[in-house]
Amino acid sequence: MSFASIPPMVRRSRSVGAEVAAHLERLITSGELRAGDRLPAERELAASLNVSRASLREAMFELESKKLIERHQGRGSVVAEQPEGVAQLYENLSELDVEIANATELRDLVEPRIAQLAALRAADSNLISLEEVLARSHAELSPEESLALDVEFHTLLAHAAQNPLLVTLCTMTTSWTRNTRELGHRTRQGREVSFRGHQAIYEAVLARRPAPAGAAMERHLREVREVSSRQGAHPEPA
Amino acid sequence: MSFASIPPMVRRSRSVGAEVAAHLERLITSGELRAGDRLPAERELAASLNVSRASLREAMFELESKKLIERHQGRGSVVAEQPEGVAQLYENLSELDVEIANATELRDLVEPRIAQLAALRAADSNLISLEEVLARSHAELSPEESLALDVEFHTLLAHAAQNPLLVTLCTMTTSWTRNTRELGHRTRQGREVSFRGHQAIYEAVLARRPAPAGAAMERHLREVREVSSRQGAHPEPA
DNA sequence: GGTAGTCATTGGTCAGACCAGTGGGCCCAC
DNA sequence: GTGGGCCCACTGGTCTGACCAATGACTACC
Repeated sequence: MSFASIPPMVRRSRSVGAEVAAHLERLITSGELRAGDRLPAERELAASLNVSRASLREAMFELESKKLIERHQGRGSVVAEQPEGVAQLYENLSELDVEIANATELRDLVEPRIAQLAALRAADSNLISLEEVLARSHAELSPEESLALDVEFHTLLAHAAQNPLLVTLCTMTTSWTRNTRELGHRTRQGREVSFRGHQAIYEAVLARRPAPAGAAMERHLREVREVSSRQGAHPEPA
Repeated sequence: MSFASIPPMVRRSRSVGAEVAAHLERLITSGELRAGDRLPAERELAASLNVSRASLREAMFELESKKLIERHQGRGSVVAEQPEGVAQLYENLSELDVEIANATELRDLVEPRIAQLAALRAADSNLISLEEVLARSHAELSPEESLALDVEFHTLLAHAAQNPLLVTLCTMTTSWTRNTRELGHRTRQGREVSFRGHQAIYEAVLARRPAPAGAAMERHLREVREVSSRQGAHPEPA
């Protein structure tokens, strides 16, 4: 096992701590250090790497935040077991993916509630607007037209819930998830699924039945997501 | 802007650095520190927090790795731009002139979900923070202290849900419903009800049981509202 | 044989010094 | 008056060495 000193010339672009962290990370990922291996004491390791203990500790912080090592006062530090599974999967998502996931999570929370409240509170004018949008919706539309009507339906529904905050949230989640939703409208089947979902929601709202309206919205979101995910593993539509 | 010293009694379960990092993170995500704000110099900030520069720097490393701050040698550290979604949400919502009823409706929707997600996703550090707040909470506190801890508990719980958008929503609904919530903390009984509710929620989260956590939150919101409305009907100063 | 105390080891924290970019202000030459 | 260049205060980066606190093995005692 070599904790040999780091080549000095390298020390320009990164901080000493980052340099050391990269060095140790390489030792771990390359297999020179295995999960469960005990690292030398900080003072010792710092000396053998020709850095101060402060810089070494900076590196340790970084490695710990990456969950590559575990540190225990009085016991020392060991190379962590490599976590695999859902948690790790979540870690590996890009920032963009995480943001979309967060927005989707919020949408899944808000939209069913909007449907419920719309069923309770929709004014006649709201119902008329919704019906007009549905009348213009069918599977033969272009993807762009279909997406526009999709957005309009959900926005009108939010208005029918008579809570401006929910309208704002609907608008925002719509803009964040637009790219994903666009995928769903690319195919005739996708447009059909979306359209039928809206229809079911509308009927429950018209019948003033909050619970079925919320359930219909949940089903709609689920179905649309399935269609979208089938459509594209490439979330860049331009 | 208060970088006031951290309550000393808390320093048991976590390192000083982690404590400071949590403190600063709360300042940032709660909006007290806005994107682009310049942080005090390390020496200065360490002094005002009563910690060594080494510990302060440990906290800074953590915040930087979370991309909450950016640091530049010779120039200082600034609060990083929030993810676009959070910034947009914050901006759009803070412009609204909000009715309390609408805000309450949103809160009733969001908070139970936050509790559920916290039960699924809370990290150890989240749990420690929550427990610390509970340890400081009891019915004998002043109304102001009690309300502050109430707000802190819900904010920390939102963090534990690991969705920045939910944190922002929690922050906004809190600021809108603050006056109403203040009523509930005026009486000893009100503070007791609030505290017990938080405890029940925390226990469900700690046990990783999402459904009971959500149910406990719903019960908590209901109970607190009853107390507040009783109080609002017959206002009796402390 | 078990138990309580001891102590070396390890990470945690602190204080203070000096190094190394950064940027604004000052001064001089033009 | 203006431009350029130097200087210096300020900020983060790094190092040193000291002491605190948790851990666990070892030891002496019962």
